[in-house]
Amino acid sequence: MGRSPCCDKVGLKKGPWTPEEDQKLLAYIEEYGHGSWRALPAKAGLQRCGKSCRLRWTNYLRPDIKRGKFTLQEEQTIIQLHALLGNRWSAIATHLPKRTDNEIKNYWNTHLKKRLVKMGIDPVTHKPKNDALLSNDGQSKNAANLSHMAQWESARLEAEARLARQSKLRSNSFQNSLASQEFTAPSPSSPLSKPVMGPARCLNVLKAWNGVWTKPINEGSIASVSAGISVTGALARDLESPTSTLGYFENAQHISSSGIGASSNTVLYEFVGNSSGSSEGGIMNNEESEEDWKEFGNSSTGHLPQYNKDVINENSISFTSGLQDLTLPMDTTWTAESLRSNTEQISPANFVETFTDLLLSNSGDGDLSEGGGTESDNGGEGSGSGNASENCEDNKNYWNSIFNLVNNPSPSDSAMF
DNA sequence: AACCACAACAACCGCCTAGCT
DNA sequence: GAGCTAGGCGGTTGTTGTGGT
Repeated sequence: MGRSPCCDKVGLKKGPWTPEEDQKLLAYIEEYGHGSWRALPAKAGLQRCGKSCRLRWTNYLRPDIKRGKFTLQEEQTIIQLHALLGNRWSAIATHLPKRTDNEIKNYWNTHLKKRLVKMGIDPVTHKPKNDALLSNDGQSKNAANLSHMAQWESARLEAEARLARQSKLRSNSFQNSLASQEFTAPSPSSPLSKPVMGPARCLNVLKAWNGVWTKPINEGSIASVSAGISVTGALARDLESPTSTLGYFENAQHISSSGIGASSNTVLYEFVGNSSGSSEGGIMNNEESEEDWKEFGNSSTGHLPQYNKDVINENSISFTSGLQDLTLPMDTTWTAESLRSNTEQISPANFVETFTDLLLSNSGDGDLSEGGGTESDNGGEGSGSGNASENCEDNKNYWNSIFNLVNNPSPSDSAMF
């Protein structure tokens, strides 16, 4: 449709912002909020277009952004997320609190991409450029797994984005209170654009991924693995070990299957386990919910688990994998205890299998592991036989290898390439 | 000191989409 | 439903800084 003419006006300044301009913009937003970006420049006495002001604010002046060198953890997160999501910088940025999409994008283009290329890894596919190297060790299948996960996560993110928009619309008051907490200066309306999403909402797949990697099967793996499905944030946060290093749900209070109130951050998980027709507080109606889940099932390759309306109804949500079925009630709060109770038919080990199967298996691939042994520093693995846990181990090795390469850019350090 | 090449990052451009009329 | 606008997003460009010759 029609493009905004705001930047076509003659006489508007372009190029680097001066400290004076920054000051004007800051002062105005702190006092009045940004309101309409188009109207802002005139009101603030700036010879800039609204778009330029918005970018300057969101990418540079916003007080809640972190600047400076990226930490190793951040680098790894970016690489992981890029492998999952591609160049969806805004989606990646939601998982990196206080970093802007622009900053992440620039960092990727100027640092990480080059580093991966240097290591012989295709920065687009995150696979070694020489596929022949993969032919005998199962890595290509791991990459296929990753691709499936990416598709799955991508579809999930799209649904979450829509829900976030709905939440945003319906929780202006919540936003304002949040903004007032985050800002040092009082602001009549939230000038924030990104923080609406709050801290990283959920690294669903990654948490599952990491959980499978790092936690013993019979300990914290229920939470970590279950986080990988779209029951997600709630389960992950609720069941998450207090010692988790991820800690993305640390501020969330209590996730209910319906009628979530105004408690801070719960808005981020409102789509979880939504049940019938709660128009008050329930952010998503059943129809929308089903649409979102249908989309997962309809995702392009047909490799994805078929989470569709057939497994979601008003009373429960069911997951069916090749290994085991699981049904969770919709009409109760999903707490750690209740979940354990409801899933008692599945032992922790089977639970892991169930969800790793959902995550990793697909209709066509069957046995995914031909044998591991490609990791660089964790010792070798026995040959796999299609066991989900072993599949995870292979993927762990794959990622460890990537990270080792990225962090120790010496090809000789890795047994992988 | 001057020039050049490259890296890093801020900012812009153009497209897309949601929301409004 | 069509037209329009605001805002968001990702790709690209422009500017500045830095190191080498």
